[in-house]
Amino acid sequence: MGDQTFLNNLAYDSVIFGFSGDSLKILVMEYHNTGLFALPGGFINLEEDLDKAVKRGLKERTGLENIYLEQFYTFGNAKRNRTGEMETILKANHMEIETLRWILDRMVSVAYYALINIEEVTPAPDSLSDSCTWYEIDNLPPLIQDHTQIVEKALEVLKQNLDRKLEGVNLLPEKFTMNQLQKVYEAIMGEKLHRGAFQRKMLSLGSLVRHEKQFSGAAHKAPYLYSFKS
Amino acid sequence: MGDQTFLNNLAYDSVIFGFSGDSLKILVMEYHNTGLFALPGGFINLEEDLDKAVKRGLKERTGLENIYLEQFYTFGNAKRNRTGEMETILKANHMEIETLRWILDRMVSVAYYALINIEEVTPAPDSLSDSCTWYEIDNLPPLIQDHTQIVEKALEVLKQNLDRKLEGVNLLPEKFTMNQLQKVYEAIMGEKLHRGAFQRKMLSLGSLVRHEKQFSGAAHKAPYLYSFKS
DNA sequence: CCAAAAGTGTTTTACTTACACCCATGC
DNA sequence: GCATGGGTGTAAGTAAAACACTTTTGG
Repeated sequence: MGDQTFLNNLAYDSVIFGFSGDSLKILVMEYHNTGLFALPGGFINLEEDLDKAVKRGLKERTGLENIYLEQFYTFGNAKRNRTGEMETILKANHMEIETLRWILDRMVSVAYYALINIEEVTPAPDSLSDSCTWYEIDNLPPLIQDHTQIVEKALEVLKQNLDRKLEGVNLLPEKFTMNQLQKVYEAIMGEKLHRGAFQRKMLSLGSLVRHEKQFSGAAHKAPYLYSFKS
Repeated sequence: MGDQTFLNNLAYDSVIFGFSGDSLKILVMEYHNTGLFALPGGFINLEEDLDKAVKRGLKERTGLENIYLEQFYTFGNAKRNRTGEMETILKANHMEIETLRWILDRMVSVAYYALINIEEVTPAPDSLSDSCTWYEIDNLPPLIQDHTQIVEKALEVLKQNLDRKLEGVNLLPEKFTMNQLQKVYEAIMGEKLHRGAFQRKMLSLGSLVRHEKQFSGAAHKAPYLYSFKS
């Protein structure tokens, strides 16, 4: 490898969740002239903490710092990235395969999911990609390698973790209504929840602060705004 | 690296849980002439699935196949194995450091926990170690690097997963009494449980099969034996 | 018969779910 | 006033916890 600047055989992939218009979405990148879609990922510098590498990558793609991040699984099948797709991508971008041969090597990938407020983000593709776009979670394009499995696992773990620590609030602006929070939960869990029960359960956790009401201009009672008690 | 036979910068560590005498234990290795203790770990062959590598290592240390295994976290701090301890171990074993320099490189470690029936195991140390022994979970020797944190995280995840899939049964023989199962739960959760409630909860899951009674020779009613419905 | 531990029925409690009512707001 | 959605009180239903009674076994 010679003057390799990254750890060999190790990568990370990120499932970046956002929420808007009543549905859960993730960021997906499309590579130039290939019709191939993938999760945003990257590599770890030789002396860089794994967590730091992921944060660095997310900063580049979303512009955000201090993102809510959870590591959820490490994918290590020997052939998981031996699908020929990465070679296609390099060729389509006229990259010299010789100098980038290491990128075709076997990769073990540590997967993270991120929860962000979709309003604060302007997605930025990397040099190999011509777009980095939001896709609804149940309307994804086919993804390369094992990335579809990675998304499935991310969603599974997210569901399990939802209640602990009120993770859902990270998908919303700092102040939000109870209804918005409920919509987030419904999008993630994939089922309708009972309004009264939901409100009581959230408030009983004692982690929400109530603020002044929000006058929406709509023809009904104005809802309270809440924020998450850190 | 030249003719390296393992993936660079990547390792695994395993927290192998066993249960006997009312307490939860894990396997800890002690290195020759150093007084240094560590979790059993290993490396991944170039074309080997990550899961397979871990199973291979466990087979060597316990003699068992088809072990219950869960991957729970990947530890990737840049300096996590830069503590000088591994160098001490190599020196004490009169290893030529030059040919094993790669073992001192930065290592990202994927951590797994295993649940096994302690009766079926005869622990086997590797060539650098002079013992591989059971230690009670709350009476561990100091461990090298970040291995203490790894154990803590393993226990934390194990607690969370206990109820799902009745993981606890993997620590017992194929047939066991309800009392034994309760003791396992108590050891893991670190608290006494109510006998009646425990029995009902376990049976209500519908995953246990009741067999003939076990006559222990003790001066009380004989308990039923149960096994786990696969 | 007694002590010890197992199995199970009953009661109590807490929690979740469902329903309903009232409130605020714009038309 | 009325339709719409928000907040909360009440009741029904369900699940967990505590308690206690009975059973079985060896001494």
